[in-house]
Amino acid sequence: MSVLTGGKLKLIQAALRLITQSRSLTSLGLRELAREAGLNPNTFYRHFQNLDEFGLQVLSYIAEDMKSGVRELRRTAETSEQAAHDTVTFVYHYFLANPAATTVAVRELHGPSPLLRRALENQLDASAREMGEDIIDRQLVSGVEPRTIHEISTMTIRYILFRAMDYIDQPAQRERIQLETERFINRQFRGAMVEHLTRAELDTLADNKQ
Amino acid sequence: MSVLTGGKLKLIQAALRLITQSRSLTSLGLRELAREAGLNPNTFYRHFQNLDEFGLQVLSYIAEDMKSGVRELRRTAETSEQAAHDTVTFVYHYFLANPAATTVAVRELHGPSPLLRRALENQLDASAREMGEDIIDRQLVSGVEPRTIHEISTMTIRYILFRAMDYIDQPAQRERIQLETERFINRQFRGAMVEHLTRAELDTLADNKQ
DNA sequence: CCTCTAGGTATACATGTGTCTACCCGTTGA
DNA sequence: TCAACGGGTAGACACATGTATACCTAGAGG
Repeated sequence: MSVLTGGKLKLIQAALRLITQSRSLTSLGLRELAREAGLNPNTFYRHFQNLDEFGLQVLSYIAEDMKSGVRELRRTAETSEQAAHDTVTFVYHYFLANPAATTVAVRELHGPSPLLRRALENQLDASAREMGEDIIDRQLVSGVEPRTIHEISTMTIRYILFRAMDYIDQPAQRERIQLETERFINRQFRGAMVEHLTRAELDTLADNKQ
Repeated sequence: MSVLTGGKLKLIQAALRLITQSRSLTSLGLRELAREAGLNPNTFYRHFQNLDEFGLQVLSYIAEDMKSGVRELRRTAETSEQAAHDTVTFVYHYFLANPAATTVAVRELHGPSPLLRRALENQLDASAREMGEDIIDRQLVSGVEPRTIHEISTMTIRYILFRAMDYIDQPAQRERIQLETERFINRQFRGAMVEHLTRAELDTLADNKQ
């Protein structure tokens, strides 16, 4: 584990290229991969046992990448609103720079291979947990149970992932998508902050605005 | 348009069966379909020009189904919380009864075929608009702009769709998923209702609970 | 009664696929 | 110097795929 030697890396990168051009990881053929990588089909077997193992390796290659990306995200932000803005900006830029990884993640999270699905879920849940801990440590929201914060984090991570697809392939809509995402996050947390109020109390609050 | 004759229907249903057993619509082969349907491969060409057209027809077959399902949903519920509960219960039961349709929708919404993607988006947006109108007409939330209600509806429809996958294939988690979904919806709307408050006002509200 | 047609079938072809076995070549270590 | 070995190649295998052409049959319409 695990310096990637030439051929192996070439195959993985070929997969990422093919996926960006509208394929799904599970549907790639090994000859297709070799062709794209400029290698002999049989070279595949020098590095991977079969396509399942290949899929897993591509995934962990991506995961490595994503993790290091998201780690950088320890920013200084005072309010949760500011943090939401910073996070969303950062994450979408990251996704934009790594379209293949994003596409793989979105497609395989609900894709046909249970193996890849579980792997991705674990990966996402880990990120969500980190995000939750971060919010708690930095006390970005008040009066909300940790349990709820983690729940919201999980939802948010998934939401962002899916929107990232739109963000990538609809350049004209990027600003709108970013703003929607921020509103989404803020509403979740604001909603959680007033979860203990009755509907009547809420209604008066809502009606009293000008 | 469009009484489905024997063979055509058999092919579409074969597709739905195959998809439930962990395939994706785009990845189906016509021989595979014919085999599953108990027909000669060439019969496919009597009914469809190619696999793309087939995909679209499967989609509209499903759409028909879903639409009629969701239409039944005009229930009587007094509070938005109650409506959320009723809706979520109904929708998840519907998805549970139609796993193939659900799987197709989830897989192809971010799948490799732009054609199917657009078709599905339109379908979902239509449902979201209906949901939004319904909420507005029945005045289930107060003090929230129609624009915001529609935005939340769109997010909710997509959220539910993805969770439906988990709901279907994790029987032990169904109650939890349903509750999470309800909390998700309520937080969105509650969050929207207090969107006009400042953070300081919110913090006092949140800290004052016991 | 004949003809047309919709739906289903059979055969065949070129191309693609995963996998196996065998061969090759440069580096490394003894 | 020689053996082992990691990484790459070549050819061949059985089988799957999309598609084209031709044939068959049951029913409908005149």
